[in-house]
Amino acid sequence: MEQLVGRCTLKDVAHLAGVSVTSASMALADNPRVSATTKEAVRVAAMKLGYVPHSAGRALRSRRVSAIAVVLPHSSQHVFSHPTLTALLDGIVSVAADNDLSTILSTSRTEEDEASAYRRFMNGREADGVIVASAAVADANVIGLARSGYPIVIVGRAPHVARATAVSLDDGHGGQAATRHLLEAHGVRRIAHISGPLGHQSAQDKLTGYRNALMASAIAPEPALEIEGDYSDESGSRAVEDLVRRGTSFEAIFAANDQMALGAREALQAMGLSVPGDVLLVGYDDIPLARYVEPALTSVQGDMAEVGSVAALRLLELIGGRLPDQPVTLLPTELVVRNSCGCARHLA
Amino acid sequence: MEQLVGRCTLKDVAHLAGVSVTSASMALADNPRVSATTKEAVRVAAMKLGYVPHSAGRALRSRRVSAIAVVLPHSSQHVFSHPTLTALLDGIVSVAADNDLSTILSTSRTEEDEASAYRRFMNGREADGVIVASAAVADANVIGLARSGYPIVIVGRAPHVARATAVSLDDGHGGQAATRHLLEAHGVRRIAHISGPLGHQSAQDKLTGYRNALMASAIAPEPALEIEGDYSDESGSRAVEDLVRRGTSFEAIFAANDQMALGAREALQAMGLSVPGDVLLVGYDDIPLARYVEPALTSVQGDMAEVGSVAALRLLELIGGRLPDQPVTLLPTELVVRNSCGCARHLA
DNA sequence: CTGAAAGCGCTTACAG
DNA sequence: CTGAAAGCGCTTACAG
Repeated sequence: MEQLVGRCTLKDVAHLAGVSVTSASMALADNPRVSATTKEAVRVAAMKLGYVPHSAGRALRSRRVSAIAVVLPHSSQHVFSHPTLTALLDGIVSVAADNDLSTILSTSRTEEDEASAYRRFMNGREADGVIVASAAVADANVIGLARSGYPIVIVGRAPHVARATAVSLDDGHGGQAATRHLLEAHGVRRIAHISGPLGHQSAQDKLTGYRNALMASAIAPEPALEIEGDYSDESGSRAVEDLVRRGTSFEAIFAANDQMALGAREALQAMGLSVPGDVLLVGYDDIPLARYVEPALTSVQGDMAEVGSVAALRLLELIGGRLPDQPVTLLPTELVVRNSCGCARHLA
Repeated sequence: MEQLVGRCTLKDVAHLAGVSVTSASMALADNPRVSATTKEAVRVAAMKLGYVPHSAGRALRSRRVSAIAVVLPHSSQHVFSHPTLTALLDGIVSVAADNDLSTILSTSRTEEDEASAYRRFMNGREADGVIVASAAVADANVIGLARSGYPIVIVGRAPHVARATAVSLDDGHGGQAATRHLLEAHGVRRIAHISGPLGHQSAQDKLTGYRNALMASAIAPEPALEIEGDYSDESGSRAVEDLVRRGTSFEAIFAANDQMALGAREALQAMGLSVPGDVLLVGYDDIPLARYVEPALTSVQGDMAEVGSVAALRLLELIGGRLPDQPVTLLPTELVVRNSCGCARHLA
């Protein structure tokens, strides 16, 4: 079987199969109007020539480019820790590939860059739809896009965008589980929360979960115990320093991601406070690092690859003109208990 | 300034500007034959209508899609640890964006999947060129692609592919520096090396660097001290267990990536051996985890984002029909000294 | 069941 | 300096 590589168009295939270009096209599309004999002849010819349809030719006529775009956070430092991001991409790309779609990656440094990327995807028809993994709560680009009718799926909850299709971990539940564990398994009452940037819904949701858990234990949330970070380890350290400087007492910390938890731990150690001896600590994301540090970090885990897969599937529905019957999907999170929350003390 | 969004073609722009489609096209391309007045009129019209050229229309005629593809390792578990991978992508995507190119992401589970992805990119003209970050030494796909004349840049050294353009960290140098540090700063002589899968050039290069450093100190490399791993932490653990079971004595370990180094450390600790008390340890990649573990891991660091940028720039040259005057680029690595190699003992 | 023709939106020779 | 025409490779009404 010779595999001729190089330029070869549908015309060549049709010629070799002895049929018209129309029939060749329809045969390859498995159109029922074409006879089985013709289909077979065309398939053989295409195989012989190593025919691959020219994507631009197809796209121009059929108004479908067979590509989806993924827009990632501006800096890719915040919002997603890197392992989370690669897992998400993994999920998206594998579903896309299974459906013969290309995945276009876009990261923008500024909001204007992002706006121009969106225009290329949508108005320039570079992608049939877009998955946005960078949405701040009030991102004008995203809101405009959603309004235009262009297929878009948001990774993260997006209650502010009307009728948006969104896929997210259930961060409200995750935040609540982390806090409840500290309350119930370890009996502490003064739990500080280092939140993510509150312009992001995920940060809001974890904070709400934290507060709900406190209130379920009849503890009033206390503003002095809530500090806003930016998901960086430095901001975790700063949060601890602030708490101590202001004289706010606390027995435990729940941080909205593992990086800030590790930053907090460093600051505590620098002050001579041990984890979990003096302060209990729980993080979020369950990055690989979590199980390697000493003490191993208790954290909230979720399947980001699954988030990516589901987001891609929803986008396919939208592109196909179907409105997902479940516009918002929340995937479960699970608390992974290790030593930093104090559980080892009980076991030992 | 009204921003009409939605369908709008060059014809609309030309009509609004009161010129022909030809002039409109050439005006937007800043072609010198067009008068300044016309250019201005067309630009204003395009702005008013929010015109974005239709990518397929342009691609079909100009035989350029303005997109590059990135092919990542099959599993994305091995070969690259995740932080390395995201840094690489970051470098590629930012250069691509600066040059108005889209980046298409492709990860394949099998070699056949990968072959079909290559055919789509090349024969289906989905991308103007490809960056391959998954190349095993004898990858038939890559060799075929390179031969076809299709623009391709390999991330990693590729001495087996004739006239290949390649960008890589200087892993030979990195392996040598790691080993030399153990020899010279710590005076050990029996250093084990846990290599990466030797089907990969990077693994070969680190091994060669290791051997060269030994020989420079008049120590003959010893096969019993060289164990092949697969870049996973389990394989690092297994390597240590093998060494001990076979009764091979060693004072230090140089692992070809940090994950294997951490796996090795776990196995050592399980045997009651301490790092760096009983065995010195050096890793490779300098993943974020390295500075957090206890003892902090000495490792070899390189700028993978820079590797990505340079790879993208080289690909642009190839796409433009220019042969890079420097087909192979090796970027420097640097040893980051922390505690696992024993340096803290000296300082303390 | 099949084929000739039109046309997706653009760029690029070809005339003026 | 400008415009009418051709054509990139494909799919999809339109005839038969």
